Amino acid sequence: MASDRLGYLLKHVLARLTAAQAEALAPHGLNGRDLAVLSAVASGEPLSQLEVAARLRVDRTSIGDLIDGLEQRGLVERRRSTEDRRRNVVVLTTEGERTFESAERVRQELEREFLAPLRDSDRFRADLRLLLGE
Amino acid sequence: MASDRLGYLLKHVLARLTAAQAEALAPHGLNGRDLAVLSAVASGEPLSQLEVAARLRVDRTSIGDLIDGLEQRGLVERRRSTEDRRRNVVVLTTEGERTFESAERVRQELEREFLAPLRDSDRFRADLRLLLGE
DNA sequence: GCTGATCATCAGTCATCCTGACGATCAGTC
DNA sequence: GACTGATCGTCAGGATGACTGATGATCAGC
Repeated sequence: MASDRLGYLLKHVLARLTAAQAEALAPHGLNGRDLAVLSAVASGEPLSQLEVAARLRVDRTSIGDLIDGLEQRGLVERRRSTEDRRRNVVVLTTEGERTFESAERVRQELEREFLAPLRDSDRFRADLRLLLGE
Repeated sequence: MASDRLGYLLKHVLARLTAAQAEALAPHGLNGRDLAVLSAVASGEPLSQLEVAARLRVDRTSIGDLIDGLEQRGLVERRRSTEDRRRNVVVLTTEGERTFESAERVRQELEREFLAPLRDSDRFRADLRLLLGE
């Protein structure tokens, strides 16, 4: 029922997911955005703030606030890059690594459950990626 | 590339759609939300503000502002219900009807184009509805 | 007529996103 | 070596959307 408008559907599916994620990640003191930042920082070589922002397609000013929060909770550290002293290299603390790994498992399980009503959840994901032009 | 997080994908697909809709509907002086309200009002029997809000799953206070905007542009009218004088019945003006019908065609064409990269866009829509539990 | 519920509205909060400006720093050029 | 333009991180501020709580008007049931 309700509406078959694409915007309506996407918006409320996203809202559902966001709420479910917030609840599932609350014990870790994170939300979905925080976890996304941790994930970007955790994956491989050290990144500057701008690089993190680019990976997550987040605004350059927003990423600063996000990292602020994570730094205050002791999950990441900013380090001035020695090669280019304009850049803040963001790295996980050991506490951040632990939190990330456990929260990441929660996220994966939650997404699996969230997509459970679908016959082919991989295809759904692939569709979303197609719509992003990736 | 980028991220395969569900939240990321949904959020940015929605952002793309919202931007495309805003651009396509700009000549009509509407955005996607306005059009959704017009659509709810246009479909059948007269609705109170709360009923419109419920259909669109929009907050009760937000719908008031939305209708304010549409009323100022002369697209809808509030009428105090005669049966229940607490309720504001919202109806389209003739101008509103014209705008709605033409904007609605734009939206449908835009959604068709937007989903064109997919092999089976109906299935994608159905998936979204499934995830909303409808 | 009284009580509790409902509708619309208002004020205010909160989170997200974005713009524009700034100082610090870098790279390239003369 | 000094100058120019670009880049990185930061800050202040604005715009938007979502929500809470309170209020007045109105209704329904007793």
